[in-house]
Amino acid sequence: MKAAVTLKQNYEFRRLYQKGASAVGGGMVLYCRKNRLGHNRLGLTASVKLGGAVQRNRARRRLREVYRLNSPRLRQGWDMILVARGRTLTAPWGELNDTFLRLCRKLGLLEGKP
RNA sequence: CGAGGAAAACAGACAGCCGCGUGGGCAGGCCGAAAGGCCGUCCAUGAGGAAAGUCCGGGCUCCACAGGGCAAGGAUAACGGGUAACGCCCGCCGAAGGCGACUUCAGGAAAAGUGCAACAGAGAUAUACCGCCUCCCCCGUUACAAAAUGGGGCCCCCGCAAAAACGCAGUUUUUGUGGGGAGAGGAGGCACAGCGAAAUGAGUGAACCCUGCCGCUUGCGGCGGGGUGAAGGAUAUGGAGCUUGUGCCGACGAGGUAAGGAUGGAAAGGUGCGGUAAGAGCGCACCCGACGGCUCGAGAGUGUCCGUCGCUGUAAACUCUAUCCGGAGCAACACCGGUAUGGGAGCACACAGGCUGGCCCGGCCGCUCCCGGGGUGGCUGGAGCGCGUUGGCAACAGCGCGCCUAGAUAGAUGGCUGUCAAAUACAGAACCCGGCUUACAGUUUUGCUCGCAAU
RNA sequence: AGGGGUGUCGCCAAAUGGUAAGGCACGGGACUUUGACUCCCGCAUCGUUGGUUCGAUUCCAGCCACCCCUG
Repeated sequence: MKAAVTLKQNYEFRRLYQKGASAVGGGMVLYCRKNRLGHNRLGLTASVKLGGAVQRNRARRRLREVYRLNSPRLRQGWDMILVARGRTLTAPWGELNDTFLRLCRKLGLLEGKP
């Protein structure tokens, strides 16, 4: 993941949590908000409640992979945050992928369809 | 073959597609004056045995020189070695456990001092309740005395004297003395159990008394306030007492003794013989333990040796002895750009206060709060890893040859498919090493011990 | 990275190495026609695993969980 397309600062996360639109699905939470950069940025969150470092790393990697494989279908110019839940670790890959697409469709992030 | 114990090794592999970090290459593309940056492509490489917990020890960096003195605190604890060092490792001694291979041990000092040892038990750090023995006194018997032998030294009642306690009167207790009585078929006492009277008794509040307001039936009713407070009353408190039961002690003077006596974690070294009035390490033999000498060993220690002695346990209670310890941590620290001792607010102008983790000397600095704080280095070649060889029982050390094996900075290893019987154990580097502790599915190898069977 | 603290009944909590106080709650009983009040009785792996000790909630060590502080 390139440095220009990730969210790093704590105030950026706080701004999305407060002002962004959100959607909840099995295994993840998605926040999004429009930016003026013309490309997308992604933030990932895995809390201590998920488990040790191994579990948190695994949750982040699965969410990042979901975002990477589906990024050509997304509209540009949005900030997004994916928050890991307990089912992020245990859910099968197909279910995780479908959930991400369903949340994006709900928030109007997919290219082409209204 | 079964059971056990020790030491090591591994920690999914392979193939395909998409994707990530770092390093290097490219007569590739774009931006830029340049340095360089971005993209693309190829190659190499990319988490652990515990990376974890952060429990010890170091390296490294800074604290002015990391300095002097004193005190406190902390850590460790047989002995010898290894190591940069350690609380780690190896060997060995001792103790405990196991038939054994082997495992475990915070393993200095209790004879410097202080503290603690409930309950039980006669007695708990030294005692004398019983017992045993001697002596004294009284009584009986034989035959006056002497001597011998047997029994007793208690308890109850009455009188007298003295002392003490309760304010006096007076009462009680103790001691002495006189008389009488009971008593080994047991006076008297203790413990447990049973029965159990009086009395106390919370909250509750029948009834009565005083009083306020309202109603009309004018002395009754209703609603309130205050006081006295009956009966009853809990498996509660209490415990006078009993022709109650069961069990035990049970004759009490003076001295000696520490053999025996239901306890306890621990009872004054153990067994036997002698000895004695009875006894006792009082003496002897054997055994056990402590200390000193001698032998062996480098030492802790050891022993068919000699001498002295017989001492409770606890120091993960205080304490004593010996040894070691300055502090902070890569968010350390250094450099670049930069106004850089950043900006703002408040307090203060000195015998104050802060830092040098306690105090003194010495040294340094105005203090507190809020906001902001980019990049690079440190950053991985090291007390490194593998193989061989030499020394050593070993830990380990020396020499030779070969190898380079993560370095991120919101944090790189992921997703899908297929094959292998199955692989979803514990778990993610963050300055680096040496250990310890804890978690862990399973697989493999090499010695060793015990049992059974066969040869 | 460094430092500090706590864990005792369902809740709040005390305790010198020698039987684990107390209050609220809960269960049973007494009182009452019944309920309430009141009284009596009952109710604990002392976070966990080892060790020291005759004996551990207490002393020591290792784990587990939670909370707090500094940068």
